[in-house]
Amino acid sequence: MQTLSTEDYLKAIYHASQFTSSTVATTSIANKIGAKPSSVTDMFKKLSEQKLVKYEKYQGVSLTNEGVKTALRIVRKHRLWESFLVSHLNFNWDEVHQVAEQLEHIQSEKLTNELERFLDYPTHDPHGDPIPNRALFMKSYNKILLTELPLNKEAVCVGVKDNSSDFLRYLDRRQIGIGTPILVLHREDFDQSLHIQAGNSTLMITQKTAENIYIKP
Amino acid sequence: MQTLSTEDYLKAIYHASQFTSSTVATTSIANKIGAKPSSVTDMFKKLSEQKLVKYEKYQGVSLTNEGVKTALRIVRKHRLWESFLVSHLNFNWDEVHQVAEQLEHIQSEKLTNELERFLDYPTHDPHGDPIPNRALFMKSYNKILLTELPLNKEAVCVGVKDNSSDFLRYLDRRQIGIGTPILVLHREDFDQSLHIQAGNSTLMITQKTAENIYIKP
DNA sequence: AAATATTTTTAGATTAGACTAAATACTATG
DNA sequence: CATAGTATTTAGTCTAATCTAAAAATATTT
Repeated sequence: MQTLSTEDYLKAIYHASQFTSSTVATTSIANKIGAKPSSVTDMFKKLSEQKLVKYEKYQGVSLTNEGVKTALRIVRKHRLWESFLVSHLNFNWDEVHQVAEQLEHIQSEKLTNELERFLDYPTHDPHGDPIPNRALFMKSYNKILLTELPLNKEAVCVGVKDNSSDFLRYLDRRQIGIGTPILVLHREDFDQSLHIQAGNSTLMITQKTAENIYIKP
Repeated sequence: MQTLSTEDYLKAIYHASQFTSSTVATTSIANKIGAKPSSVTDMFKKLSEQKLVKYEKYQGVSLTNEGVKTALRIVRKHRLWESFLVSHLNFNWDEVHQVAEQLEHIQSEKLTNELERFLDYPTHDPHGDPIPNRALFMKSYNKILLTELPLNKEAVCVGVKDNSSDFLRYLDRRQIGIGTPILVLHREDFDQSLHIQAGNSTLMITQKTAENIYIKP
């Protein structure tokens, strides 16, 4: 049986894999999990014995097929729960992560599948991230960062890269959310800040903000 | 912070306390939890240090006020989740226990309170057990066992004592559930078996069955 | 009330997951 | 390409929760 901890590691490795084509480094997982590198090494060995990761000393890890499946099962639960919290329990999108971190470990296939049905088979969570279906398949938009959007081209916000409460609440204050139409009116060459139209209001956002917003043209 | 395990012990002690006015014995908790008595002794000491139980060597334990509160918080979550599983996720009343055992450990006051609101402040779970409200107060019916019901007195099933899947599915087959009207037509002196009217059908039930059904006259 | 049976506790060991400190292997620079 | 710097692993501890086996206390029976 999976312990809570092995699940956390698998999920961390899965997410870290998204950003690199090669193997995932010990330290990068240590930082994500909030553990020391030596603890991570221990866990890599253990996951390797369980054939959930491929691990060679000093060479980092990569998930096996079985490891990917296990990670996706957790991601599926995490995102379904986040959706539930927002759609039915009055949670804001910046409050759901910590609770979903707990709920994602609940073991019951029936629960997961019934929750999915109850939510009417959502394809994306409150942050715009895709939800794996029962077969663990998910389709993501071909989204791009707001920094890539040409001037005066219509687009819609479909996700965020930074999921921190601070950033999400900042977007709330700016009235930017999933589904908000966005148009870049002007790009300032000096500091790459953007003058945009978001919904009905026009406002200025920094480059740092823009590179954490996903849009679909 | 409470570990998963201390919560399980507190809940077990709470439930065991319901059936006795004196202290709860080491072995009785060992049996409930599925642990050896020596492990239980260790945990009693630990809970005692945390002032959640009163413990004297060889004298068993009793919950302190703080211990009762902690236990009730868990019971509250357990019963709310059971209600949710049955009312919205198509779980049958015999399937909910195992999943609720996991869900009851999720830590988030907001989650619990919003779930309660979403369910419209239920007072009883699918087995007829009372759900503590936000202030941890609960009101139980003055229910009695079906064995106590006089002949030809109208009553309604309001709960079950045995929560096992086997018993609950047996009741399903007999079409007895919470809310079912019940009338005792005849009590067999020989083996105390009952001839009853349950809803529209008349049927025979054993004494063992009758002493696991709570009714309200 | 003594002897026996049962319950409970103690002592010492085990496991999973984490840690620190030291050793070893990679990587990048001069 | 040697060496300094960084990343990773190893070795040895620690803690929480469990266990077994043996000892001690309580309860029951004769």
